[in-house]
Amino acid sequence: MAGVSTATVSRALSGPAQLRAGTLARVTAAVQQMGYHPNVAARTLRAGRTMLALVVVPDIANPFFSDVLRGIEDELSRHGYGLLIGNLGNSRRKEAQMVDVVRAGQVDGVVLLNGRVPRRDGGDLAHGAVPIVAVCEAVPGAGFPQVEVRNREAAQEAVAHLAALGHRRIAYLGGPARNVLERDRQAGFRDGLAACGLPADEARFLRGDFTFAAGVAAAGLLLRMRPRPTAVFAANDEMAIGLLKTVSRAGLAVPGELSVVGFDGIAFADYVEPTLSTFRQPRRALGQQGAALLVRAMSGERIEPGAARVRLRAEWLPRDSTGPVPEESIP
Amino acid sequence: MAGVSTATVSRALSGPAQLRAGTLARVTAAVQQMGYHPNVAARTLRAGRTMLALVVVPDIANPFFSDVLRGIEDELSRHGYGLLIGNLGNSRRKEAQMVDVVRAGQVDGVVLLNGRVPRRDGGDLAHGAVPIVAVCEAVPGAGFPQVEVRNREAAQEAVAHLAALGHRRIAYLGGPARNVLERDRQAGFRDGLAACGLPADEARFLRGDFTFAAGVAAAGLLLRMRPRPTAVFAANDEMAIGLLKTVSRAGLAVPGELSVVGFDGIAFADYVEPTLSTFRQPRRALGQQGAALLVRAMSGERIEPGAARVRLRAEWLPRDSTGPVPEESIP
DNA sequence: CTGAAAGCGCTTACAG
DNA sequence: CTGAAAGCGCTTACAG
Repeated sequence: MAGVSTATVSRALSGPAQLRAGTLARVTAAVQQMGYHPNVAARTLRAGRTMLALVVVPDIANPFFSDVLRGIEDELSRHGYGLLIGNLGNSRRKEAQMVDVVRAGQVDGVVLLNGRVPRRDGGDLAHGAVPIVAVCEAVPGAGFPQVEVRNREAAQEAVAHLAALGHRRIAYLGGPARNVLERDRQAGFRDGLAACGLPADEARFLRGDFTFAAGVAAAGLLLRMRPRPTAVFAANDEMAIGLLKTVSRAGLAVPGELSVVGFDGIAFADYVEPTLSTFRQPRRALGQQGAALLVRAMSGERIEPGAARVRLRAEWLPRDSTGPVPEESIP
Repeated sequence: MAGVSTATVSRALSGPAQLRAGTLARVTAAVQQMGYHPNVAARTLRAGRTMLALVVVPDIANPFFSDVLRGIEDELSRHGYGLLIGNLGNSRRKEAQMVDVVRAGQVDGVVLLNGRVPRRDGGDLAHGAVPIVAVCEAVPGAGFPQVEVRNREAAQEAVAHLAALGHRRIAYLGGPARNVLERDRQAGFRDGLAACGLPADEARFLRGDFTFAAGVAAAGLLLRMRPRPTAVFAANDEMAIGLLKTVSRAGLAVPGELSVVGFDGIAFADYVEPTLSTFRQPRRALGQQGAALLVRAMSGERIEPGAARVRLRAEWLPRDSTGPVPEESIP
């Protein structure tokens, strides 16, 4: 239609500077008029890049990841990359599928939100040829860039805030033992106790699985502890909210008789009564910075080790679920 | 490695029944050993299908869609399809991008969660060659399959429940005037008033934008209405929760002095105090059924008009925010 | 049942 | 500055 070869059309679309103005104009007009769009599969096959990144999500139904995804999507799409979502949903089969997607050359890079490298019998995702970035949950010992929050420091800070309010018997409600976040947050909690000169009483360490139900269950145990803790730090908001609602219903005043601190800063933490004191993870920024590193790596840039470990601050959000230790419990 | 042609390898992978058992075994072994994976771009280019579906989401950070996405993902991945996420985020530019993705042959089908067909200057997404399905928000007058909840019937039911508790002054808090959900739910609300013999007093119709903040703002107006309504139906949970929290804080007893009903059944509706009576949308099922229709259409099946309009029931969840009309307000 | 060969729609060295 | 041509890695009618 423009009286030129396909090569010239291709150049008009990808490197307009190579063409004479008149030619470019004719091609552009024809492209516009006929609504021509280059076939992506052909371009991918020839160019050897898909302009797609895979994001591995542990559970797409978990609203925590919505904002992280948003940050990733923003950044990738700004650079012309699309987003392929891989939902793990706790399935081994899905994990293997992720590896296959990479091996089949379906993506140019991977963002891992699940804290581990997907495996399958014949090896793992890291042995593919594409760059990887971990976001939110770090992968211990991995050689690729990681973007997370200062979990350990924040957990230590939680103890300091509670201790400053006079609390000395502080319980801990954690996640599954092998989870990275659980490890970091529990370690930080113990740091905090030590820093404040408080003993680490193992009877006050409870284990959950990051769900609302785990918080409900932990509330039952906590109510029966003697002497009863005057504060509790939960390793995420959902458990904190489950616990808070259950102890309130049982007649315990929050924060009058028990202070509660969560972690993450999910939207609901501000809807409960009383509103939950917590640490806000900058979720969108986490996603964005992770995606930015991935874009650089996908463009062939080598990420220098110094830039490969981004650790953002979790912001302390003091709200209504924390208060001074009850009078009668002061020794 | 197996001593066969590439054609035979291709057959081993896509139609194993065509091969002699011995050949198949040799090929399979070689494939396994060398970790061979067919290049997706080449397959796509040759086969003319991408095995990918595009999901257009109005706002990926809105947790409402998480579960819907989960249902879509489940169903698509069961049939070997991947999921390309397109986040609109209220941007015109993004809408045009969606059209381009389809025109460039990047996907075999589209799920629309945003209640309208993405457009760009040179036409719209529906004029592409791929099948479309709308989920959650119907597209008025569209010729493709749609899966939604019985919004109008549920809203009518809300009025019936409130009227049965003795309420006669019921306010309505809606969304943006042109939104499909708003139209259906307001129409249902009016149906309900009529069915219960209650007048539709226009002063009791408030407008919001489906956000928590809109609920907060509406609470202020509601508190100043004379005579004050004894119940309010909000067109979604977030507005209902914003309103509920604000009137409670202002000293109004819920449900003692005001009953509140929401819509959607988001997780937080069960965390607020008092817990919110609402209608639960079967979000995962909506996603799943929409995806199932799309899979059929992508396989070339014609969806008969009868199956093209799926309308699921929204389940009434009576909780603690609704109660009998206050004594003194009975005429 | 298997192989040789064409061709999907691009991009990009290589010429001119 | 532009065109002719090769080739990306598959799949699939067409032979045999």
